[in-house]
Amino acid sequence: MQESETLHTRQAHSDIRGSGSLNIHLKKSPRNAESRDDDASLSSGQDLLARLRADIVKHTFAPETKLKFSDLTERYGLGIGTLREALSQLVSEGFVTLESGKGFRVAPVSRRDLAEVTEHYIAFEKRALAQSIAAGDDEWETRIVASFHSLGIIEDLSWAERMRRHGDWVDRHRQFHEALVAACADRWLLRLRSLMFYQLERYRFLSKMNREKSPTRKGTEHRAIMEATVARDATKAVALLERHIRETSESISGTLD
Amino acid sequence: MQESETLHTRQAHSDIRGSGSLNIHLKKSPRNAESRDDDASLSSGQDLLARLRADIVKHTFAPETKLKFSDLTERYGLGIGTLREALSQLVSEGFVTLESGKGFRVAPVSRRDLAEVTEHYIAFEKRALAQSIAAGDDEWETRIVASFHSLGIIEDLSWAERMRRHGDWVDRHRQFHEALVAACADRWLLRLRSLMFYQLERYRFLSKMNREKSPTRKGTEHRAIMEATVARDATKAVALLERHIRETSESISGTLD
DNA sequence: TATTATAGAAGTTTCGAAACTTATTGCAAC
DNA sequence: GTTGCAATAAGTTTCGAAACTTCTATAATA
Repeated sequence: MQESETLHTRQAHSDIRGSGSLNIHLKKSPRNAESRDDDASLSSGQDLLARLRADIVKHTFAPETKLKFSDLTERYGLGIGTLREALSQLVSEGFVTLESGKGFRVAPVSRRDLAEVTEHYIAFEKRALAQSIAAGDDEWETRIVASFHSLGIIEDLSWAERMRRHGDWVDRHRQFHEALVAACADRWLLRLRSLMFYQLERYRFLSKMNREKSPTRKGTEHRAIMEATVARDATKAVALLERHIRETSESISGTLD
Repeated sequence: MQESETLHTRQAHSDIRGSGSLNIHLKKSPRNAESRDDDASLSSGQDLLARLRADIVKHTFAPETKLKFSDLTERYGLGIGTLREALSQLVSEGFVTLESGKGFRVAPVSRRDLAEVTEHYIAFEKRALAQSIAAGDDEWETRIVASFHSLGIIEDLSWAERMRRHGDWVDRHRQFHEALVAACADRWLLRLRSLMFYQLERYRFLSKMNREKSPTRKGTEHRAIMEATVARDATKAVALLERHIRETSESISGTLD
């Protein structure tokens, strides 16, 4: 039923929840020489947050679904308190609603909400990308190329295969967009961007379930954005990015209501 | 020690946390005929969230302070689970950090963080105000005038009195700014604005503790913003607002580091 | 039939104790 | 002295049971 579960928890390291910055790691092994930057063994509670969010994004729980503790404790094998803690954070992030005495529900979706999220996301990502292009170093550039390639591997597959590995596509798609803006120095901008990204991701899934989008167009768009970015052509990159996001959202919007 | 606590919970209706909207007050009497539209009883946990946030904003807990459960349970008279739940939400809002195994701390402050928060807040509030001016009705206008007056009552006091009632000033200042943007239809914009507003509020307190700001200048600025707004002069109102916020932040910035 | 009252079920909220992790202290060996 | 290690203390994290609230179904009443 669930797809690529193990990957997920590790990758949800973006920083939507983090406060300070990107240090969220956990220790476990006293010192492990290699250590990328954030290698983290998160307390089971932090894991849960990522898992729950992923399950909402993936529409494992449909919008407006009641989130009963009896179900959740069984599904995740964790206690009520731990679950409440994670759900509370998702309330702040806008994925879950809480009505006193009546418990938690998955937040509703609507065409209007999608429109708002889209516009905010575009504004954030454009600025973050422009700043990133201005500040990025070689390593930043390299990671963009790498994550683009990783994403391309899946996008070049046949339709059936692509559907089968959709969970992987989602992860790599997120990584690609994160790589683009990674050199932006504005912490809050990255945080807000991340917030909106996850919101949009839920809508992206919704569209995937209804119909399949324009086939290989996306791959081409991603390539164009990547190329303009590593060429440091901020104006072009930003324009391409905006069109990319807006068109995707508009096609999703048609499937709503 | 705490000032105007009862007011607080009622006024924290902005919508930083909530999904739904603006319902937050307390219940007690079984049914009270009046009932505006959304009268909702908040579970003690929701209260706690507002109280904790207020205490962080007010620097009752200084930045980087460790938030020990032994202290908190005593101070608020609530169980550990309930506290964790509220703290988790504050992590999402950026007021608190969580390091696995080492517990919660009040998020740090810095000149750079202030600069980021300020710019984002300005961008949000400007757009929200412009939209609000375009869409606001008579009732909206009236509430602005009312909340300006309420705020002015405190701003016109002597220095000593103003300091004594600073807690009230904070509440009314928030209400005034909320009234300005109340007619904006973009839910997410209001939410993001609210997020940044509370962040800035913490810095405002910090400045209050160090030195007293320019005396009556603020009152004049608020009046000018109010007048331009009710005159539906969006361009002017937005420009005044921007200057008002930026100057305040800049003066605070000087007291940091 | 429609309405209200009541009992029971279902579900949520809160709490504190048990398990676990991190920090501190004391003590010995070098 | 200081380094290493163990023992203890302090603190965090997790869990499930008890208290409480909301919902549902049934019965009583007009």
